Amino acid sequence: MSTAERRAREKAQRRKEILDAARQEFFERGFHRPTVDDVAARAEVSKGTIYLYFESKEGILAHLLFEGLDLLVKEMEAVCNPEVSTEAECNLQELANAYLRFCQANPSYFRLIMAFDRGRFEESISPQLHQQVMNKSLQGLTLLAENIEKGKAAGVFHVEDPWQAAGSVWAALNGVLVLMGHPLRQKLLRSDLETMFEATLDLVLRGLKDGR
Amino acid sequence: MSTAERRAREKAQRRKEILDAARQEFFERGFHRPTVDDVAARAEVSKGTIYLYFESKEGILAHLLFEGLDLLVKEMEAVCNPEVSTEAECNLQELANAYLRFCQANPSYFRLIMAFDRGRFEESISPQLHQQVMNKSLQGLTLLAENIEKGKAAGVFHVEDPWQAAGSVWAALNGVLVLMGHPLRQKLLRSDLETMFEATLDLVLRGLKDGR
DNA sequence: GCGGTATAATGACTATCGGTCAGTGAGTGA
DNA sequence: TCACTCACTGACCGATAGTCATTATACCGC
Repeated sequence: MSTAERRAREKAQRRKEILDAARQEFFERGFHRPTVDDVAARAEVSKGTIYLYFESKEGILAHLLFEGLDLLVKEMEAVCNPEVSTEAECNLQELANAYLRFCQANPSYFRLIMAFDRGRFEESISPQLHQQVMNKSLQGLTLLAENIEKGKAAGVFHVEDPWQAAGSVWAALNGVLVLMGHPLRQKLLRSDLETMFEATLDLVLRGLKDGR
Repeated sequence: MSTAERRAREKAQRRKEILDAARQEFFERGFHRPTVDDVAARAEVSKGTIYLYFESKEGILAHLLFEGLDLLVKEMEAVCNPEVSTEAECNLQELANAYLRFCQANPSYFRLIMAFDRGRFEESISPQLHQQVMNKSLQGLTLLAENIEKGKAAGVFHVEDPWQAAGSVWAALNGVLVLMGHPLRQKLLRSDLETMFEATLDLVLRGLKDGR
C-alpha cells in the first residue's frame, strides 16, 4: 500500500498548494478580483485541476475562512487553557486581547469571517462545510461563555445567563472591530481601533461586574 | 422652460421605476441572483436604459443602501427630535428600539447596510456616492453621541468621551443584530433576537451609568 | 402640419469568467 | 511490453455585466 499512501500524500500536497496560491491571490488582491484562472496560474496547475480539489471558487474562500477561524480559536484556547490567571475577569480580558491581536495580524482572515457572518456563503457551499464553519465559529463563543461562567461562580460577574452575556460581549467586540474598520469613522470618533476596543471591552466588563 | 421641467420630472420618474424594480428583485431573490436583465424586465425597460440611469449593478445596490440608511436615520430622528422624553437614558433606549424595529421591519435594508460596513462597495462605486453613504451612516452615530452627551450633562451617564461611548453602543447593537442573524447561534445561546438585543442594551447601559 | 434636431431608448454584440468534460499521457502492476 | 488507472489538461460552454451603433420619439421654429 506504499504507492497508495504516497498518492494520498501527493494529493494532500496539491491541495495545499492550491490553497496557498488562493490565499495569496485573495489576500493580496481582494476577495472578488482574482479569477479561478489566476489562482490556477499561481498554483501552476490548470483550471480543471482546481475543480478536482474544490467544489467552487466560493468553496475555496470558505476553506480559507475555516482556516482563519481555526487559527483564531487556537489562539483563544492558547490564552485560556494554561490557566495562567485564575481570575476570571483577567481571562476574559486576555481572550478579548487575543481576538484583537488576531484581527490586527490577520485582517484578511477577519474580513472573511465577517463576510461569513453576513451570510455570504450560505448559498454557495456544501451544507457540510457550512456546518463545519459554523461549529468552529461557535467554539469561540463557547470559550467566552465558559469564562463568564467561571467569573460568575467566582462572584466577579453578576449575570443571570452566562451564554447570553457571552453573546453580548462577542457582539460588542465584533461590532467595534467592524465599526473601526473605516478610517472615516475613526476620524469622526477621534479614536483608533485599539482605544475603542479597549473602551468597549471596559464598558461591557463594567456592565458584567455591576450587580444589576 | 416647462418642457425641460417635465423632462426632468419624467427622468426622475424613470429612475424611480428602475429603483423600485431593483428593490423588488434584490429583496425578493437575494442580492446576487437577479441579473441586470431581470431588473430591466421588471422595470419594463431595456438593459441599455438601466445604464443610462445607473453606473453599474453594484451602483444600484449602493443607491438602495443609501435609501435604507436614510430611512433608518429618519426613524431615529423621529424618535429623538420630538423630545418626548427629557430623560436621556430613555431617549437612548428609544433610539436603540427604533433601530431594532427598523432591522426587523426591513431585514434586506439591514443586510445591505451590513454589507457596506464590510467594505463590499468600496471598490465598485463612485467615490462621491461612497462618501454620501458614509456621511449618512455617520448621522446615526452622531444621534447616539448627542444623546449620550445630554445624558452625561444630566448626570445619568458617567463617561469620559460621549463619542467613544456612542461608538461602543453602536458597535454592540450592530454586533448583536449580526450575531443573532444565524438561527444556529440563536439555538446555542438559547435566546432570540429581541431578548439578546435587550440584554445587550441593558449591559451597555449599565456600563454607561456605572461611574467608572 | 412639416422637416430638422435633440434626446431617450433599444437590443445585438463583446468580453469576461465560472464551471465542464472528452481527451492525454505518465506512472503502475502483471 | 501491454493494459489500465487516474491525475491532469485546456478547449469549450453558458451566463451575464456592460457597450454602442441604430432607431424611435418628442419638440421647436417655420
